[in-house]
Amino acid sequence: MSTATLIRTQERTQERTQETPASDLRVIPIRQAMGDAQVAPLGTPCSSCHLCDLCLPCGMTDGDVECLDSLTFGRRKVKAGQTLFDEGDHFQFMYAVRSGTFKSSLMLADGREQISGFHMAGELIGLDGVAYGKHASTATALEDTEVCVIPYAQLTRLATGNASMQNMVSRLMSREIIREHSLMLLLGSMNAEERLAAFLLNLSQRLKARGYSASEFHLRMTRAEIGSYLGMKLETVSRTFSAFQQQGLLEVDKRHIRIVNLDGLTRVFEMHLH
Amino acid sequence: MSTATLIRTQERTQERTQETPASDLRVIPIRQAMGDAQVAPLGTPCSSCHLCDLCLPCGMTDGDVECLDSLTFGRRKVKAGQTLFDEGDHFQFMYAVRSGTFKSSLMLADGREQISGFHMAGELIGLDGVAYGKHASTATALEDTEVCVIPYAQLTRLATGNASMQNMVSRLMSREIIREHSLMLLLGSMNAEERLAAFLLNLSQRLKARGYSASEFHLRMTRAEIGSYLGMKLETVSRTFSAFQQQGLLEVDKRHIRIVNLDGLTRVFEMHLH
DNA sequence: CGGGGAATTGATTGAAATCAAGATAGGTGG
DNA sequence: CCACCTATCTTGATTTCAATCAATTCCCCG
Repeated sequence: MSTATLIRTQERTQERTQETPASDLRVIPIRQAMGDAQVAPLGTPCSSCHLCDLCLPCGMTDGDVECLDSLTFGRRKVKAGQTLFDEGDHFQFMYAVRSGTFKSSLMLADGREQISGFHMAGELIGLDGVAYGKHASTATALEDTEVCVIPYAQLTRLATGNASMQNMVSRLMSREIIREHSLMLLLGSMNAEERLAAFLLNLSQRLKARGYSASEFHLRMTRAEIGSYLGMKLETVSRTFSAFQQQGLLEVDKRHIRIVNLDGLTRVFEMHLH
Repeated sequence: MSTATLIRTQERTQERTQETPASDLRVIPIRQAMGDAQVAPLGTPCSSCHLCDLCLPCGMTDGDVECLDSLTFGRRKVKAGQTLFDEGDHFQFMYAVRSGTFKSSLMLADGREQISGFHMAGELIGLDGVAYGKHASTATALEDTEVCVIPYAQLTRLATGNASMQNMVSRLMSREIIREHSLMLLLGSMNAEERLAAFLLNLSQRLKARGYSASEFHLRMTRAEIGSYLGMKLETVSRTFSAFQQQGLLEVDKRHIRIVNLDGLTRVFEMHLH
């Protein structure tokens, strides 16, 4: 995203037909990627997917889930380091993570990267493309991954005339807004320890919801990526991990994390009321 | 928003029926507020509103705008310092700013406030309430204001069976996501001068789109509020204003701002490639 | 076995926060 | 109408937290 885009963004939300400058675009038709051998044409229906409760169907009635089953989702595997879509790509699909982890990121003209989220199984990505028909961020696989490919137009067609389905996407996006609120709060008003504690507690709870241990897990991202997400440098991330270990809150061995004192970690918020 | 909510937010997006803890809620039925004398029951239809091109109907066909006219929007005046809605309030309405300026803010348990946006005529607020049926932020008037009160349920009903209307709210929300992306980029990877420059350039463009001068304007918010929005302290905001003035980029007299060197201000981004 | 990315740790610097003191202006009440 | 009061803003002095620069160490992978 160029600096021009940055300062213009709020404005663009109110303009009728502003086109993104051509220089911002790297339109790589996803249909092309879809043609690859890596795409399985038919997937498991949502109703029989083990991620059902965490994913798109979350909060839907059984009838609506059946309705959702009428869509034929493709599958796509993305290898570690590869992108699922790039900033500026034509928006056509939403994606539900089936396995593995993604990061979404924005790029400043000078190369500075801001990671805006990490996404694990059952989470949906690509919703920021709805506004202008182009993806506003880049999604990169942190490990080998597989996603469900959800054609947005089909989803919209399905929702026409179905009031309960209709608001599903709206609710999903509203949740994304709220998620970003939290990150803004973190970036705008927390110190390094609070940021890392918030990050770890959030990760812990999401893993728990997926049936993994809440207290012991393996990070899929580098210190630099954590730092980018939390608005700090990789050395500071590393130092803060060490500090938590010395305080007896964590045991850290590279990317393997064990939360020793959950209450203590939670209390990091209340401790620093600066 | 409590710290618990903060770290749980991303999780909640995937849970089926988690209730916000009662302690987080301050449910003040808006219907009650609506009953006040300050609410005009019938307003101008969108099609004949001078904000038409900036507001809700932006990007809609004439037919859809007519369709929108079938809704009866109320009006509500909010005096400076009063809130339009509070975090935790039951979500029932979206609001379109008709005149004046609002801030939206989140609160940390210890009282730290993070302002997530400033909203002027034609901009829509309240979309973060769609996700959980409760407003996730507080909207406070910075001066005497007037808003259109848009019943969300009516809007949804209107959109049922109307494919082009249906995605309007989705697009609006996606835009909000993108807007927040920009702010995250700012908070996560810019220094004080870049932040203030981005803020002023953004304000300038939004004012220009509303027919006001892009180079000379009056700030509606305090230094502390600008600081909260940009993730810095009020003294730093003040010092950065002074620095820009010394650099010949701005003329600053309290809240009256004149942009002397627009290119220079834009170049603040490229100058500091640290 | 060697190369290279990733992580840790130390030393130093630097940008913004904090603490503190005035200046200015807008509003209120005597 | 004036004096006072409180908000807000500016500026200076100092501190502090995180960035930067730098040097190893540790694995992981070919």
